[in-house]
Amino acid sequence: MNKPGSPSASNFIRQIIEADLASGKYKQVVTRFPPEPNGYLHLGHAKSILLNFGLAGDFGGRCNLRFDDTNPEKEEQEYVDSIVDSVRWLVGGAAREPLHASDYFDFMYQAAEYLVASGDAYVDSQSADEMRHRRGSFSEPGVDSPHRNRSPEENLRLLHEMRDGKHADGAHVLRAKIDMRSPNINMRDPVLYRIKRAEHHRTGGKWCIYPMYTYAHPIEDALEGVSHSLCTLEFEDQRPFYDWLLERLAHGGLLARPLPKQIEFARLNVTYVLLSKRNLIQLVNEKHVEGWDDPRMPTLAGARRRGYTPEGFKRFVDKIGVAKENSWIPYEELEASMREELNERAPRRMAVLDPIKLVIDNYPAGKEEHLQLPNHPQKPEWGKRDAPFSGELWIEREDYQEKPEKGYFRLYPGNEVRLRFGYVVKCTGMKDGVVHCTYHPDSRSGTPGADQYKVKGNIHWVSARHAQAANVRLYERLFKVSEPGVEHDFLQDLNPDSMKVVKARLEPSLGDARPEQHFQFERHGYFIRDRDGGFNRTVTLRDSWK
RNA sequence: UGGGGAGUCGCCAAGCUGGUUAAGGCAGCGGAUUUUGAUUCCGCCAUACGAGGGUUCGAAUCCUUCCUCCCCAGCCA
Repeated sequence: MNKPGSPSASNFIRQIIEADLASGKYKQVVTRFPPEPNGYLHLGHAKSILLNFGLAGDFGGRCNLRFDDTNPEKEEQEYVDSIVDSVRWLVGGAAREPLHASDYFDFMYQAAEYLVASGDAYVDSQSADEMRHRRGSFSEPGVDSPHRNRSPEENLRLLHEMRDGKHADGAHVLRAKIDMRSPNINMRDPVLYRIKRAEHHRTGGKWCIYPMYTYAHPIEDALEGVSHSLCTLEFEDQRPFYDWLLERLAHGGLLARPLPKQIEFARLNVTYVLLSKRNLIQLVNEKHVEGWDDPRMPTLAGARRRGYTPEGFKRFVDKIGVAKENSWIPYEELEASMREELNERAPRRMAVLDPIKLVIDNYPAGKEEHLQLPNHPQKPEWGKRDAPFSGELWIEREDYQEKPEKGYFRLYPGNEVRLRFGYVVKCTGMKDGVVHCTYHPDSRSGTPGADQYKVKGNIHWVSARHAQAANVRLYERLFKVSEPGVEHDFLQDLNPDSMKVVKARLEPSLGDARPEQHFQFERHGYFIRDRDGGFNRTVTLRDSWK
């Protein structure tokens, strides 16, 4: 509860909740994550999801995953399914059955009739253009619609006709009757319902009028017993209407108190990451990537295949905190969070990505040994695995230098280095593309006397005869753009070599790896086994020798 | 331009019911341990809180003027 810079630490939302609980305003904390199913969830959503579910969990409440499906033209079932997947992946058991705003359409319509009857709403028949003109501007107050004073009876009749499909799309809208001269433009009689003949992915053709977000959202929250409705900063101006609506409906007995409270916080911005839906769709449609879950995509589905973990995201979100300041978090911060988490959970394995052969000239021909290597040097309880060793090994090409540069302490003629967890070898040079060396038979790790050999270099290896080959994908950030927040010409900024596939040599024990299992391939970083059997790199190790 | 928000160390972010030397994290720097040049560990890292006035014994915290940035004029969410 006191981790610095985290939602668990002091933040303004938590303080509001604590105060509300203490004052008895709410007896239970209920939050919600309300995406519109019009696209895939991406990195930016992680903060909101984890915040909403996290807060609810911390206070013993619940968080609803609710689809804000009030605009059928943009929404699809495919997106619903994918969003459910991603949320479940991220929050696990905390995710219950998803809810849908469309399930409340009947209630919303009844509430609309109530507002018409009470004189708080009216049917306007101006064109969109006329409405815009009469709305005024930042400096000019708005002007009342000529239809603003229709009688409740006429409004009710018109509303019924709208619902019954007697009018063309755009012919009328239902508006709240508030104040056309309000300094807050959102209070200048906002539209509540519009006529829109569109097939809804859940209600089909039942409705030809659909509620606006502005009108629907507060009702959804109230109906679900939400206590704290967290949203991003751009909705701050909407809060007065949120309260206006709820207060009226509660007064009419349609909604129960306590009413939900809207609280705004700053959305997550990650530097150089492309999150524009339009551009992401372009990447997919133009086949620059395999699909929405391509590991290079900034979607949650992509992050998952990339090997990012829910726990890593939690760390990240905890680190960045919650406030109202527009901020840009360096992408490296996200990677660092993943690295921290993976460092603790990923077993170590050896792999050679860019192989070059190393022959131990004095190693008995045909001999082979089986070394027991720790799965994690700092966690002996994780046990050991078997690694075959022989006189012909694969080592990393960069682990040998004919003429060592300053500070290089791996293989070069005359130098000694330890084959990790194996023997100390002395390099004798390279012949025909093969590095040669001799070994000290009494230097094997773990044997008495092995300590007498003091070497600075320590390289990893894989027995050539036993190694398995597998595709290992090394990704760049395809979605990296030239400047934070700049998305135009984004294709030019993308790296065409964003994915490099190498035929790596892996130690045999990796053959048993299951999909989605994580490993650290020593200095190459952290990898996740992909569904096709290959491995995807998630993040590299922090390497300070470069 | 009217309204709504925000400005604390390179990046985040506590503190803002005024009172010892302005939390913490990330990054950075220095050092120790280390069979991953990783990890871990220790130390350093804002006389300064957008700027100027003012109130006060005392202000990042109160008042005031100003500056900068973000959001709002969809029958999108």
